[in-house]
Amino acid sequence: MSITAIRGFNDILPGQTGLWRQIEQTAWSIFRAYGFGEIRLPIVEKTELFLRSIGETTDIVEKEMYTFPDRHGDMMTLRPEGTAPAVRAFVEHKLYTAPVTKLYYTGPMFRYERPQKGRYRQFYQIGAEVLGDESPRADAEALSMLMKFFATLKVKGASLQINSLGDANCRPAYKEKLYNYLKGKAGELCENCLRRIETNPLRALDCKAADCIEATKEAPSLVDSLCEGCAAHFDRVKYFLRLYGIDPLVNPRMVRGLDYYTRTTFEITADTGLGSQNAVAAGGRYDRLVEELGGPATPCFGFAIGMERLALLLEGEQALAAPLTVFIALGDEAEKKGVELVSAWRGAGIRVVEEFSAGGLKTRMKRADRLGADFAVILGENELNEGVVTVKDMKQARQDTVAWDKVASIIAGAGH
RNA sequence: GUGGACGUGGCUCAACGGUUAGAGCACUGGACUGUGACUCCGGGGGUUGGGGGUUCGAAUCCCCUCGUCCACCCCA
Repeated sequence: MSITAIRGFNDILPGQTGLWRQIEQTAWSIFRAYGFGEIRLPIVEKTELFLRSIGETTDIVEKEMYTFPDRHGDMMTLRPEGTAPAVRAFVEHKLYTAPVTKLYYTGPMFRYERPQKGRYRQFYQIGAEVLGDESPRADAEALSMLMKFFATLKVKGASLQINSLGDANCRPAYKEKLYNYLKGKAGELCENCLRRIETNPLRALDCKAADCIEATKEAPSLVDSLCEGCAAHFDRVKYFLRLYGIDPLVNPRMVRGLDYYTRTTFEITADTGLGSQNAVAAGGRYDRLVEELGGPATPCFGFAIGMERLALLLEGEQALAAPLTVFIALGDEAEKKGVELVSAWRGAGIRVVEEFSAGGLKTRMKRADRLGADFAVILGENELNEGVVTVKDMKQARQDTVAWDKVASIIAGAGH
């Protein structure tokens, strides 16, 4: 067996990268229009960063990180997500001297999980973070930007759910309430949730086991237990979302898997095409993280989009590539002239590949077809003598004799 | 980490434990020496994922291993 890529690590082939590029460019141009600037972050960080930000008892940290000692024995981790590195950079470079900082980034993340449709060990995210804005309006604006991004790409069947997790004021009290409730229901919960009672009782709320759903039906609701400040914030988020034309669906049971979230959290799921890994974007507010990582108190809101999942939703909807022209020269003299002509046409912006193979015109036309040519441009002795080429429209099965200097404009104007 | 399905030419798939593992598509040569997509005829291409076992005989049955997919867990 020859060497293959590592399990869960994929090559993105040319047939795919067009769509990827289209997605990234759409994100970049929209995010820029909202005042975001790009940040490029390292792929490896000190393990400590993720332990402190994501939380030591989360699944990501407990069992999904690629962690290893470097040659000096320092512990390093392949980043499992982008927010922590972004915040680390924000603090390290004192970007907080600006009134508000808006960052976006793209790149690979790594989690050691069993691969599945839409889930890989190296996966790509487009992330965005608003650092230094406490206003519920920031939440709503970032969400509306995200919805606009999905709409621009014509993503179908994506729905937004939001929730509020409260803050240091109200969450501990709620947790306590929930803890006591769950203790009373212990007999009816699944094994996992029994463990969660102690580690992270909130997680029991979004357990999919039928018994647990039943057992937590009457559980105290998070949304109803928010303190005044959080409740007001949440109300304003919903208010502003409506101003942006978004009718948010509140899901009081949605819990996120990272410890740093406070107040608003959300998830965008696709109802078809992704199987069970159907969250295509998610995020929320993290008002304490910057402080926890050594910066000044800085309320933030951010999200990440899953590239592979989005690409799965968009497959087949790819924008058409620019038309491809295949150039076929017949004979030595034509070949010589062809070097000059092809170069000029490329300079004029059309995509041209030369078909160098030996063999009759028939064979070479066949190859042109197989290459996916929209046009075949033929230069033989007859054409050479008259200063023209034969331009064949492969899709329409029509051809014309065209002067050398008119080729580029005719092909560019055909607009396939 | 758990459970299930599946690994056969480049691709999609056939082949009851029994000749030399086949077909379609793709590739290649020709019919057709300046016109692809249609047609006809020929050609190349396989350690049946890998290793072990059972058997006179294994793609087929058993074990191990690797991989893919799906689901759980969890997440983007």
